Amino acid sequence: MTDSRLRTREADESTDERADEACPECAGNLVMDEERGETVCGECGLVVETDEIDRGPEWRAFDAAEKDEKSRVGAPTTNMMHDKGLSTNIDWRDQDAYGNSLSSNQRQKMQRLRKWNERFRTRDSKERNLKQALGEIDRMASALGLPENVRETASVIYRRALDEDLLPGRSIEGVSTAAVYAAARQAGVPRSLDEITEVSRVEKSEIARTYRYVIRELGLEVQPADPESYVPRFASSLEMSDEAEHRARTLLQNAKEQGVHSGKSPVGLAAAAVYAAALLTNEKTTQAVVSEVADISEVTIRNRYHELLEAEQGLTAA
DNA sequence: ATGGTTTTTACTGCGTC
DNA sequence: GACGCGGTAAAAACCAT
Repeated sequence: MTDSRLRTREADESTDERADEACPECAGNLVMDEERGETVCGECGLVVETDEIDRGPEWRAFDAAEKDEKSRVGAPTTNMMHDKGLSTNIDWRDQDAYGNSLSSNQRQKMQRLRKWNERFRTRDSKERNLKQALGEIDRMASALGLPENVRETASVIYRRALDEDLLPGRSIEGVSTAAVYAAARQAGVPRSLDEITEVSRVEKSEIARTYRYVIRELGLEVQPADPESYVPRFASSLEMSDEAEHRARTLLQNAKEQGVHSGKSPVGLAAAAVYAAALLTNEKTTQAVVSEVADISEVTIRNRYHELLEAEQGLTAA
């Protein structure tokens, strides 16, 4: 039963070769920062490109036939694939395909096979579970524009949760979501709990609860999200200049050194920094639009950005 | 459950285009 | 007059205890 639609991914489609370009700012070498999903200048730290997102298939099809032709169904074989769909069922009746009963010899053989198949099958219930979870993870990750490696990480987290029997009493969706949340943070491309909630089928409170649980049980170390890691995303949806974006980062670094930020929401800080940077570089933005893209209230932006500017002042004075 | 902290909501006043 | 911004008070959400 070979399915003609099953093809392996074609080897080596357009590998990402950008390493040799030079920084527009200072002509230094560009470096891929895998962790953040960014291309950064090695010299001045300027972020040239951020957050590559999954735009779906690289091919286009103009009619159904062509689509069949070009479509490579299924994920590439990685952590993200559960079992390739190769499971077996053995009938319980001691009969052959024609309904004749089997010899005792045959019967014993079938008995043994059933036993083993059953063993595999208990594993299968897990696999089934996994399959669904991986689907969810993939869906959410791509809705959030998270890079491949985050999905991988999320998958791994989910597998571990499954292996450690953390699932009973918790929904597959909940744990998948928590895995995505954790993975994104670990990878340095965090999404806020609100953003996560947007694409999940589960409520925020449950996500938070499950997340904490999973983190604790798995002994995962996830440090609080760095405000800076939100900057590129906000900056690009606001179409800010690279200069302003860089400014926002330095603002945050100063604030960090002065310890202004503990206890405050990283997203709020990032949003405020972005807004402040726009002000400092004379780029037109309003608190309203920043608050929109960052999903943070204007009030919070106001409060934070005052603090940021103060911190900046304090630093130059000292 | 409770209390403290942060964020949000809603509203008001001020200056400018 | 609408818009952007600043401030405030009270509510809601969050967190640790």
